[in-house]
Amino acid sequence: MHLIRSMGHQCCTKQKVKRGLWSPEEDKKLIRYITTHGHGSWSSVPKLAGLQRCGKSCRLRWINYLRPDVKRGSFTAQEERMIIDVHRILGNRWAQIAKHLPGRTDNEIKNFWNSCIKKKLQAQGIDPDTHNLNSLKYEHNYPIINEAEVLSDYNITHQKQNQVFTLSSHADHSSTGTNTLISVSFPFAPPPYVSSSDQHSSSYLGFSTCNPQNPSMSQAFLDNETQSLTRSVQIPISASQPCGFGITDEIYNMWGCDGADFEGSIGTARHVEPNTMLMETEKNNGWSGKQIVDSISFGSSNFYDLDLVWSSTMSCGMYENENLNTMH
DNA sequence: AATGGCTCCAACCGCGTCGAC
DNA sequence: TGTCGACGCGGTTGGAGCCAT
Repeated sequence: MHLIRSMGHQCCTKQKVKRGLWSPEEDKKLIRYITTHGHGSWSSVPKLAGLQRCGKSCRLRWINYLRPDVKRGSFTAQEERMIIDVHRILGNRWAQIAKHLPGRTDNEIKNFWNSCIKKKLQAQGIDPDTHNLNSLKYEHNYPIINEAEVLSDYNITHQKQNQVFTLSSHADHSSTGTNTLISVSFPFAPPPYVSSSDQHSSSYLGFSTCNPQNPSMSQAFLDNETQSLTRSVQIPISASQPCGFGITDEIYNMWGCDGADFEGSIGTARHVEPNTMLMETEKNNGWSGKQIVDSISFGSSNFYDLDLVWSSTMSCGMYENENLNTMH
């Protein structure tokens, strides 16, 4: 039944290899060998395990099927939601997506996407590649806080890839010491697996300020009608206490941004160590400085969801003193 | 019961990346 | 610096199984 060919992968051109479905006997041989010796170099596994397969085939069989921690069975609704959310950000990077679903393989997720999720999204009028609605009504429903310039900027840029989010700041450099309102607005609802308390926490959205000790000044609003989320925080501007907001290093890396992208912003934050951020603010206007602040717990279950809330279709811009400075 | 179309998913293929030399 | 082999990833294929006719 199985074909035996003398051609195939580079790693097995010197031997006759079996292709096609694996028999239970072959599975047993591979399991026995790897559980005893580990896989080591995959190219040497077939010979040492007594299999007429190429190393590549052995690796694939182990990773996608025989590995003891592989999760079998149907995807749950939560897993499905997770896949959609991560795919919105990462696109067809199945291996990266699989890291968010313990026990699931990239191949399994890819198959599930192509056979099931893709069709569901299309049935809902959503382009599975871009996650945009096929109609343009989305553009008119944009729930940004205010200011025509920002809305205009958003409308121009929100379709661009590699943009992260929209920020607006009512910073007034001439009045240091007064409170500054920073808002982050997301034109979609938080994922269902983010608890309502997390939505209001200072760490949610990967958004940090230098004034986290005053959470009472921080608020989040979920507009049920537009399904948008706005998070606001008031922080003092002063020369002695740098103010700012930030996005995490992970987000920087994910979108290929660096600090230069945020020139003109009132501040940025970088993840420098686990659980810390380095806040960096402009070196002018009397409030420049750097400060290590407590931040988000990378890797914790709460923060695990962070990168899922960013949308690839949102713009990344802010303005100060009514002067629009975009960050892209 | 036979058959043809369709779906799903395990496995394959080609390519890019990385490290060793 | 260039070459080679191993590995990992994403796209694609092909066959088993299901369903309608």
